[in-house]
Amino acid sequence: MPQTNAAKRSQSFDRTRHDHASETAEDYVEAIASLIEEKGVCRGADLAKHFGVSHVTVTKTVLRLKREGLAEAAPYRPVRLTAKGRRMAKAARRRHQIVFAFLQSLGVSDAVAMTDSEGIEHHVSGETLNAFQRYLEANQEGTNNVDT
Amino acid sequence: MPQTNAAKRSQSFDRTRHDHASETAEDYVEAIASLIEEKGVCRGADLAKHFGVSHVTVTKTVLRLKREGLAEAAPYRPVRLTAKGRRMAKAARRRHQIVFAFLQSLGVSDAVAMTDSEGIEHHVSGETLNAFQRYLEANQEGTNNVDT
DNA sequence: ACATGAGTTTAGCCTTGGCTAAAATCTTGT
DNA sequence: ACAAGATTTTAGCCAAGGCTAAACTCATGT
Repeated sequence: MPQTNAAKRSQSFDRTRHDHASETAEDYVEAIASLIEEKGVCRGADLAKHFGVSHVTVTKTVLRLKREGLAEAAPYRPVRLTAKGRRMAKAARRRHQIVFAFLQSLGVSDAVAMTDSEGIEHHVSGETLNAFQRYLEANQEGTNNVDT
Repeated sequence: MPQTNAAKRSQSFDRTRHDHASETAEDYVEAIASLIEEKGVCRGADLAKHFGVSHVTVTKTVLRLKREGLAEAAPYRPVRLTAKGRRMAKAARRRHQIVFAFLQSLGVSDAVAMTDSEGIEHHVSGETLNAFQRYLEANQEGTNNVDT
């Protein structure tokens, strides 16, 4: 047999769709890890507040994370991450922090660096991330500003 | 009356959803402008090839662009941009070029700078874009490399 | 002129990610 | 122990952006 329908679908699926979906997954695992760190546990309601989204949306997304083996949660229980989820969260956070620090060091204000780094982090390849790090290392003479 | 259902919907709609939709719109108008520039006209099939997507998907997206007043096209005819569409395309291209040049000047390879700039361009605020430009201006002494 | 092939549109289905309303399940205070 | 209140899940709807298959229109060559 050549290919099941599902296989064909998931092949085409490998486009923007998939990219977008994995961005969401990264954002979620990152947020879940943060919340667990901060408050001990991560509840659906916390995620809803964090993303400014309804709890229903959270439930559905967490379901998908579970399906993908990133999160686990018994019904009506807080959300936890699997090992895979923790790995992803760690990687996402690292990327996020590098991008954020990089923007800051370019002179972008904290607030904007925060926002932009969240959008940008999903689109920087390893090579670009390395370039950012190189720049950071080359420019870490204290708090560097144009007018210092 | 407090709010129509449509209004309430479009309010929530103002989330990732909307952001994502306008990214697509920007990518499309940018591509349409390029294709028209290169080949004189932009056909649905060209867009399909450009985005690696089926022509059907293109038809639907172009429909949305028409609905939003960005593109116009008589049935079975090539796609053109409205004034609004051209404005958007121009702005998108400018951002794209700045991001691309910026990544290059950081030492990122052309191929990767190309890919990454496409993802990043939609997430850089004006402030960050300015920071990129500042860096470019400060570093435009010929082909600048770490070891030059 | 018109058949054939290329290019478009329509119909219909899928997933993600939004939402609201209603049902179900904790949790807590008395 | 249990009713109230808070949280979560289910049901059901919507739009965007994917797809395939089938219908339709256009352009061309003979």
